[in-house]
Amino acid sequence: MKSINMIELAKELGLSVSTVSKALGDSHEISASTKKRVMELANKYNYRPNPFASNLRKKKGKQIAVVIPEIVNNFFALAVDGIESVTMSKDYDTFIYLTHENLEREKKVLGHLTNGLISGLIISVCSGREGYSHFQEFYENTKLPMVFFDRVPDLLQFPKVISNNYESTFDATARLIKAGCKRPVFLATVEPLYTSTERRRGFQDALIENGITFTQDMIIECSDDMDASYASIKKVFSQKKRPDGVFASIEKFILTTYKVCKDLKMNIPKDVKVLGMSNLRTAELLNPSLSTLSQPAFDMGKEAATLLIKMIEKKSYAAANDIIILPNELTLRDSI
Amino acid sequence: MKSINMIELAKELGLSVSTVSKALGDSHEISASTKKRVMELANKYNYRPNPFASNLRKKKGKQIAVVIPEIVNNFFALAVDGIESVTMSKDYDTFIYLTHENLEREKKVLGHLTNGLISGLIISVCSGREGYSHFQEFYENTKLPMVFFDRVPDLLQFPKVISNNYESTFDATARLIKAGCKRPVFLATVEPLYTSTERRRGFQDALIENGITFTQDMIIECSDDMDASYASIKKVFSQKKRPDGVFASIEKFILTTYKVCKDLKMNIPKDVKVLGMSNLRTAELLNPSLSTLSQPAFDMGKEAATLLIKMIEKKSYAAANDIIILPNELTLRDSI
DNA sequence: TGGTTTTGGTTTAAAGTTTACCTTGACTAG
DNA sequence: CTAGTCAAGGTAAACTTTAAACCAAAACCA
Repeated sequence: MKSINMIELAKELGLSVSTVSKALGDSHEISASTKKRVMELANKYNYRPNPFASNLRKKKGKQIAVVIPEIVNNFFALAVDGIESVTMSKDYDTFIYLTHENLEREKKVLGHLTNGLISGLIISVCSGREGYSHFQEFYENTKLPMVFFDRVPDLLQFPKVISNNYESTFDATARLIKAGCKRPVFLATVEPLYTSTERRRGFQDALIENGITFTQDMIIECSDDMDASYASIKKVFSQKKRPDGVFASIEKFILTTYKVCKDLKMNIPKDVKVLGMSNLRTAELLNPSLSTLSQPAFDMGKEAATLLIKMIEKKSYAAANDIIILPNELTLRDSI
Repeated sequence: MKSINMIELAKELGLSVSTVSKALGDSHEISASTKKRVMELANKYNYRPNPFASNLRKKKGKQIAVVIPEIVNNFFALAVDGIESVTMSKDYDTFIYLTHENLEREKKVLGHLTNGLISGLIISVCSGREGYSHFQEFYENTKLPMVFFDRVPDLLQFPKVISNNYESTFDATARLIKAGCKRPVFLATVEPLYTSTERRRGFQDALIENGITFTQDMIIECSDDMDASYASIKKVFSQKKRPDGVFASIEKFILTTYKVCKDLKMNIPKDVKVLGMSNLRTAELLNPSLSTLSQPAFDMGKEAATLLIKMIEKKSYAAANDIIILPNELTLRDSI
């Protein structure tokens, strides 16, 4: 019952190995009747070509890598779901690597992947201030197709799938203001991040556009560490001139904000209106239900994978510098 | 700059290819000085052995597959996180496949994986009534090490990593009763599932142990479909003899329960106490904060991966029928 | 000194596919 | 009847690495 190979298949059929290979590859050099014979025996034995041999010979395979900061996060989980839905349907295998927001780890993963194991990558970069030269370098070395999504290296020329962070944050902030906020704050990540920066711009411009003077203290830098960001937010919320609105640029900060409000006995939305980027399924069930700006995570993953596979299969050379922008979705609930 | 191979490395060093191979493999047949020379040049060129060639020759590689029902679910996301943390550290690559609770898809994935791409699998089975013969068959064909976790095929002899579902549900149910519930119900999955069955047993036995007569209508079968389960729960909650407690055997049902209560204007925990299996990070922020029985998902993933790699590397033959049981954690909050 | 071991390699084969190139036979056009 | 074309399939090299078999020289032993 050990898995059969082409050689034995060929022997049993009385054909040469190459004929079998061509038949299975549906080559026009092989007659329909022979193809049929080959297919039938292959099916009978449940034959699958050995991907190592095949990839070695062809110098490429049907494996791709997904490199993301984390998976315990609805956004990335949804994105992976989207990616997997297309890789599965196109018969690709999907590797997953988590960087945990750690640049060294990101570099290590890229280094590892120079071995030729994969035919392409989908990446969402980890936060950090060190630039993106390792991606460029990786590309020079491997020439592998790469697609970035969501967190993209803005200065590098790679295909990207993003959402309309600037515009949607602009609109969302405007809603916050229209709902009565005079002094909204923006919860920003300490580490610079393309998405976060775009959102910050949207926030700032919306204030200006709506006649609110923007001051630097409207940006609260929150670290990745839960306790630290709790402290930062609490500090600001305890000042005499408290903010009356919050736009959380990432999901984590929303939860922290809720906790701070609970502990300070501040009422959402009366004392402070809260709105934030989030793909939480439980947004509706929070107390109060949370107004969210959510990213089309699943579709972003889908688009990224589709684009990558196109590039791998060279069906479109032109993709090399595509940027696909999908719209975020604003859902207003009780927190505003 | 194209990635270099062993042949060129050997040429430049004036050694034979096999010497280089052995040197990189730290073989005792090669002198320390030669090893050093080889390593240095390999490093200089950032050489990585081609995994396809290597795997082809050795007939096995450092790739494993994770086959799970879904990823958009905190439990599985955490488990994958745990798995990846060990595969990464042991220099294994991790494939991910999602079955979406679809048996056909599960079978298809297994079929695909008979090609020899991987050296082992970690599986959490999808729900369904059709038995698990495909796993047995897969094993006969491939003889690959397999570790099941959480949702395991109870009747098959494979290593498993599970949590103490029976005991912890027993205890949790007892708490529900101690909190005053006279008529708790159990939200069960329609599809039979090992974990779910264990929990049901725990629930039932806790009732009996605590002097409550168990009747069949205390089990509410909820389908995987959100709308359908909403309807089922609503129906029961609208009866004259409403339940005053709920144990949700899977996370999804909790959210549905909250929704139903909201819509029926039932107060949690006054009218009905709610407790459920969950790894939601937002449990604390729900309205009211949710009491959970949560599984050690990350550690389960970690244990499963550690065990699998041990099996692959044959460091422990004895593992073949291990069952590792980790404890669930009960966290009481306002919903009870 | 003759023989055995050990050291540090080399040579060769093999892993399972794919593909560039070749052969054969049948048919067609002129 | 012969050159040319085509359909269908075969031959053999190639992809890169590893393992087994082999070997020469040095070292050891009695």
